[in-house]
Amino acid sequence: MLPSYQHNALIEQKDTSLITTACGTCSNARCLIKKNLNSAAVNTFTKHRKEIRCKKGQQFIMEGAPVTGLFFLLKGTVKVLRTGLHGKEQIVRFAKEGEIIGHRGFGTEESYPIGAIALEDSLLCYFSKDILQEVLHTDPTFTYGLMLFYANELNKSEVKVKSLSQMTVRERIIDTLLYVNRKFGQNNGFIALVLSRREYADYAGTTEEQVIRVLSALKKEHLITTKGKRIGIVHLDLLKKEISEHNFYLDS
Amino acid sequence: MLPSYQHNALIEQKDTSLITTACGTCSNARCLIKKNLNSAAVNTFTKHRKEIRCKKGQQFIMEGAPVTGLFFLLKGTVKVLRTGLHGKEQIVRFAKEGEIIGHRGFGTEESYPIGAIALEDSLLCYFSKDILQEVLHTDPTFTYGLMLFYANELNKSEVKVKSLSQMTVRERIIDTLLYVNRKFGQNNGFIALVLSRREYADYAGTTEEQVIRVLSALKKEHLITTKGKRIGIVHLDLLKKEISEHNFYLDS
DNA sequence: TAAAAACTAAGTATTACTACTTAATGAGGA
DNA sequence: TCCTCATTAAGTAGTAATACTTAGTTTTTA
Repeated sequence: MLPSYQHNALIEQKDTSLITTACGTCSNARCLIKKNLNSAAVNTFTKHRKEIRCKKGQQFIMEGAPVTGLFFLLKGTVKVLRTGLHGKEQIVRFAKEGEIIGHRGFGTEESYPIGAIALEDSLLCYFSKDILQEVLHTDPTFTYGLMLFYANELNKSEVKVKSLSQMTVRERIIDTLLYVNRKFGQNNGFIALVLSRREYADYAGTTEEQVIRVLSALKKEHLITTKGKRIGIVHLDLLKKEISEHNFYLDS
Repeated sequence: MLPSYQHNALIEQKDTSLITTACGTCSNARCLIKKNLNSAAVNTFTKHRKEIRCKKGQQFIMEGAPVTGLFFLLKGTVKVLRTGLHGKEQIVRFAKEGEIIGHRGFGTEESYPIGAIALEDSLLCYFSKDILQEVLHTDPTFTYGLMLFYANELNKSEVKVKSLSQMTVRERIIDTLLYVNRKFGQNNGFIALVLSRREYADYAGTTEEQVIRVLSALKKEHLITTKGKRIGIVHLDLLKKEISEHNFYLDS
């Protein structure tokens, strides 16, 4: 819970495989800041940007720690989670390049309601809450953009509420497979983002054994293939069809 | 799905029990517009406010209908829901005075992802999307306020995701009882908002029978009392204790 | 080659489904 | 205004389906 975790991450700047870029030359077209660079306020505030490197497995937002600012994921993959009863993780979402992380700390919250852990070596842009709030109070277009982002996140979350209360475990696992596949794509015939069975369970709201059992069944039905942790989708159409009745199409 | 439902509601202005008030003299301190009346842009735009009356049971937002604007609940109670598989309702939340309804239509959505039904005769303030967007693009404080509202809604929704995937049915029902009690208070020893067992089930993500069974059990344990539809909470502390491990405190 | 993760299977608990009875509510007519 | 009937909702119980727990073995990964 100590706030020094950010500094720890900041110091480790040895790895040169991740290239540092300023907002002006940043390749990340999906970034909200990049989209609003023509605004004077936004442009000024990018000067206060800090870069944070995270190694695989490193937690850069601690659940319950005071809110200091907002992160933009420049490169890498991150899982966002809440801790439940007996330490059981509820994975809220998986984030990729260009996405905002830590925005749940805004609002009335004093502390981050979520934790964030890098799933691979990642590069983050960081802006302090103070600086951000200044821009949000002066540039309505930027604020409106962030507001729309929240609105979309809210819709996604509520769709997930519905799916958790109305889908079976099998359906939720299929749904999770499709979500990860849609968002992160494939690589050599396998879903590009490699997750453990436990992580699938923590996202789908079930247990590791259930995930294993359902994946075994899907394998027997020749709908997927597996090789160790990696999962390949064979019949995307049939999997989609199985959950189509719930018309649950959640992008990103 | 026809857009004329609003006009139907608008015409029925016979009932005089609900008093019409303009934003300036409005008693609703919790309303976001009321809070921002000192802004010129907000003040001007309140002139475009329309008042809509809804009778008990009337649906004033149809799921899937094109987004036309935003509602502020001036008086009454409303349930917000999503329709799932086989017409099963998922109640997203119960809204009371001062709350915003239909905000889920903002974002990339073209149509309302939710439906809204009045649980009692209600009075709504309505603002068209066009007018609203104009203010949102000019007044950053108002936009920031709405953004914070979304941020809080997002937190609530994600807490609900966690509760659905980690709580038992009994816990979820207790949690729902506490939520409704906290939000709507008591009346003659019973929870002021009277809901059907089905509505409790649709909110808690279970079946009507399970709700009845759990309520019967709670009654036998002398934790609650019931009289017809009405439910009285006897031992608030014990009920709270039972779900305290999940540290699930969701206000409003 | 340890350690971690995947996988299997049996037993248990929980939850949903089906079918039914009983109580409460509301509308129309005397 | 009260009564009756129809309708709606509450409540009960047994069964089937689903999901979780536990305890183990095998495979994969670092």
